[in-house]
Amino acid sequence: MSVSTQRALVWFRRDLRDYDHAALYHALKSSQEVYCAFIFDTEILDRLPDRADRRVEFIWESVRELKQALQQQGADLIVRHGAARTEIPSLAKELNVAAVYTNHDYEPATKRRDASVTDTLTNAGIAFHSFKDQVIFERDEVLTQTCKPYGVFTPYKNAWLKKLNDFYLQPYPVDRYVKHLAKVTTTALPELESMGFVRTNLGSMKLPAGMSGAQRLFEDFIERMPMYQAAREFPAVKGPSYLSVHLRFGTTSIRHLARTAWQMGGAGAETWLSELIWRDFYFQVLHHHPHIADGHTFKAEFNKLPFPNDETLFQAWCNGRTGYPLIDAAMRQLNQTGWMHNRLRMVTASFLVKDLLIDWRWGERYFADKLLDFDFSANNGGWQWAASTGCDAQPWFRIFNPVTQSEKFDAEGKFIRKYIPELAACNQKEIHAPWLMPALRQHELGIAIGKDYPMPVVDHATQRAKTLSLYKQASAASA
DNA sequence: TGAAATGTTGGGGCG
DNA sequence: ACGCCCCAACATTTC
Repeated sequence: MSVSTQRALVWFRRDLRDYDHAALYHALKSSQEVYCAFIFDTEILDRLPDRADRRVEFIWESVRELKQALQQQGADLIVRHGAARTEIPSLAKELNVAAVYTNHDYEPATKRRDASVTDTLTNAGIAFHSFKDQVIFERDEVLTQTCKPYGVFTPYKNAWLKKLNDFYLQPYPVDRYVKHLAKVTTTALPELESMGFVRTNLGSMKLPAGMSGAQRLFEDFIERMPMYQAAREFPAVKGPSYLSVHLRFGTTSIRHLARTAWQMGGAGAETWLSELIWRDFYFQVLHHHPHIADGHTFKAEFNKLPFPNDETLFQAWCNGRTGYPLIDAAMRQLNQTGWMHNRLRMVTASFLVKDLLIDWRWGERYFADKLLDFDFSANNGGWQWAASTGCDAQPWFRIFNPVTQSEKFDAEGKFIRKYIPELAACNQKEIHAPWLMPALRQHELGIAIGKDYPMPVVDHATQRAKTLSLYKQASAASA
């Protein structure tokens, strides 16, 4: 096929934007006619537990915006509902393209799917090109001096920053070759309902979707960037960027975000950049240790800790009814909004594992189901960090005190009151451990602990001792 | 990207 | 004045 007639297909996945896009850029640059496609993959969607899924809705809205953006340029986004494994090869054949372009995905299950698609395409004489897009550095790009992958964050971060230069932050100039977009109109976007999903009722907590949503959030965050370091620890404060879900679905560009922070400088921007580096770090950990995707701990000695795994306690944690206000407020935030403040992810994870003595994998799964910004690498990394089973994890004897954390990070109880209205009348001393209120005081406030709000389901000091002995045994057995 | 237990120090009350 | 106790405040170690 001659260059002048060469056609290509860009397969969008977690990169739902039309600018600074590696695969789109490379396809446009080396082909004359570029088609764009997104597949609502039934191999993923059919396994989702709930037909009202915020992530599917977020993706759907973002896909709709991407389709509109391409239409404004005279092109279109082909959207299908089916198994991507077969849809992409058949679409490639229908369109008679010479190559399919996409961006790397680092999750083992997705890599297997992509390998299968590659095989099918190769057999049909169609090339498959994949690019780094969702991270700054991937796989083997940041290694120690002895060419080994880093297992500890701080030295990784130092090496990452040392390697960073303008080249890695450059946007892909999609505009330059935009005339190579295929001028077509395709079928309408399938409705959510036709794919078996129903709209969720996100109400006022709804995060704006799509490229425009990401842009609005980032513009707002840039103003707050200087305060990020101080503000990010407190769940009642508007400190975070709220961009995690947009990074997850690529409705913003990591290069754009990192470049802005890098150029801005200052303590706030540096701290935030560090969070972006954590993201690269965990992608890289998964690449070098794919066995963690099979439920294995990074540290082998803790792979089979004998957790009692009490189902009732697990339900109390899931439903925000443990009797520890900060834990419950955090879990209710997750359940109601699909997002949880990062500090609270650490605190609730520590509580599940080290106060309730439940396998961290149960919590990992629950977060995977509930978090709008769920990403396997970061979620697994975070859980193994909290459970002390991961690389660069906290030491196993480090256990958060749910009351102390509450007093430190929600001193006024503002966040707790937002999600636990039944405790709203408590003063800021009482609200962190309301079961300590004398009966008379409870009566005065009209709150009966144990009735209107649960008594603590466990005693922290007791559970802490149990956890220490559990880990101590496993630790000693391996020594 | 802790918390709890234990150790040390120093000021004040008191006999 | 002095020793003693108490305990807060801080430091260290232990988990």
